[in-house]
Amino acid sequence: MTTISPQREVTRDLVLDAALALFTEKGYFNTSVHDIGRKAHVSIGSIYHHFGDKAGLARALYSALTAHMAQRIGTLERQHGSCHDQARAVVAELFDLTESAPPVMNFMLYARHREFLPDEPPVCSSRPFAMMREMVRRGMASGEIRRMDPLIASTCLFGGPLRMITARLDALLPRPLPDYLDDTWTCAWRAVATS
Amino acid sequence: MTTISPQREVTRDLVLDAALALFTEKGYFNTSVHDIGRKAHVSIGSIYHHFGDKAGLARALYSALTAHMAQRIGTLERQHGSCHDQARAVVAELFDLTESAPPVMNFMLYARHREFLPDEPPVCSSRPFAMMREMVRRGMASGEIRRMDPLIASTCLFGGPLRMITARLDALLPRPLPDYLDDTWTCAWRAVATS
DNA sequence: GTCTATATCATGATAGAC
DNA sequence: GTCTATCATGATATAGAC
Repeated sequence: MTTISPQREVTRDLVLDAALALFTEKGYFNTSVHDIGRKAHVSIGSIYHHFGDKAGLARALYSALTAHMAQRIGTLERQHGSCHDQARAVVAELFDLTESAPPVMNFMLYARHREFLPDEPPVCSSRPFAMMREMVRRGMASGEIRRMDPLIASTCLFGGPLRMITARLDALLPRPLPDYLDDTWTCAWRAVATS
Repeated sequence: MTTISPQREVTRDLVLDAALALFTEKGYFNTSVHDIGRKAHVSIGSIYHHFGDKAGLARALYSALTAHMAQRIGTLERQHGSCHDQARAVVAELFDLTESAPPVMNFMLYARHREFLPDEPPVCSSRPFAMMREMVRRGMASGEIRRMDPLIASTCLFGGPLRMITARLDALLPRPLPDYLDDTWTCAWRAVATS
C-alpha cells in the first residue's frame, strides 16, 4: 500500500489504512465513513472524491490486499521447487502475516465480502486461492499428491491451516501461530500426500 | 424450531424462519426489521414485543440452531462407538444439513456473529464445536488419533470438511456435498489418525 | 484536491389503540 | 399479543467554497 507515495497517493493510503483497522475492529457495517475520516484525519469530501462511495473504498482495499498476496505467493513459488515446499511456504507466510498484520488477514479471508461487495466473487475465487489450487494440481501431476478431485485436495490441504488462522483471529489459540506450524503442516500434508 | 406450537409460539417461529432466510440471502445488516415483518406477515410491533430488538432476534435464532445441532451431535455420539465413526457421522450430518437447509448452515458457521452479536462468543466456542473438540480428545486418549495439541488435532480433522461446506455455500462446488463425503473424510482422517 | 455544511433518506425503536 | 402510525437518529452522499 506504500510505494513512492507522491502527495497524490498519501491521502488514499491514509484512508485505506484507517478503513482496514476499523473494518476489522468493528466490521464494515458498524463503521461509518465519518469514522474513517476521523481516524485518517481526512475529510469526508476527500474520501468520496477518491473512492466514489463506501463500497468503492472496500473494493480498493480488497484488491490491493489480494494483489499483494498473489505477488507474495508468486515469489514463494519461484523460491521453492516441489509442491510440498511451495505449499508449506505459503502456509508459513500466511501464519506470519496473521501475527504481523492481523487486520490484513482478517479482512482478506474472514470478512464476509458478499454482504458489502455483492458483485465481487467470493474470496475463494480470488487470485491467491486460485494460485493455491493450481499449486495442488501441479503436485498431483508430479505424483506428490494422491489423485483425486483437485478441488477436494486443495480444500483438504489448506482447510486445516486456514481454520487455524481463523481460530487465532478469534483469540482461541493462546500462542502465536508459527508455534503451531510444524504440527499443523504435518497433519495437512498427510491428508493428501501419496506416501 | 417447530414443536407443539401453541398459538403463542406460532408468531415467533414465523419471524425466526423469515429472519433466517433474509439474513442468509442479504446479510444481517442489509435486512431491516421491516423486511422481516413483511416476509413473515407479522407486524413490526409484534416482532419487538417478542424479541426486544433486532439483535435479540438474531440471538434467539443463533441459540435455537446451535442447541438443535448440539442435540444432533449428542445423538450421533450415542449411536457410534469409536471416535472415527462418531466424527465421520458428524461430518456426514453437516454435509446433509448443508444441502437440506443451506440457510441454517450458513447462519450457524459462516455468518460473522461478532459484528452483530458482540457479546456472544465466536462460533468455534459454541456448544457443537466444543463437543467436536471433546470427541477428538477422547480419540486421542483411546489411541485412535496421534498425540498432539488437541486444538490442532480437532482443527486439522474438521478444517477440510468445514471448508468444503463454505465452498459449497459459495457455489464453488458443482455437486451436492454428500458426493464428496468419502474422499473428504479419507483425507481428513489421514491427517490425524495414528495408523 | 481538500474542506465544511447540508440534503436526503432509511432504519431501529416506541406509543398507544384495539 | 397484534396492529398502525410515528419519532428520532445517524448514515450515505452531495454542493460548493477555497
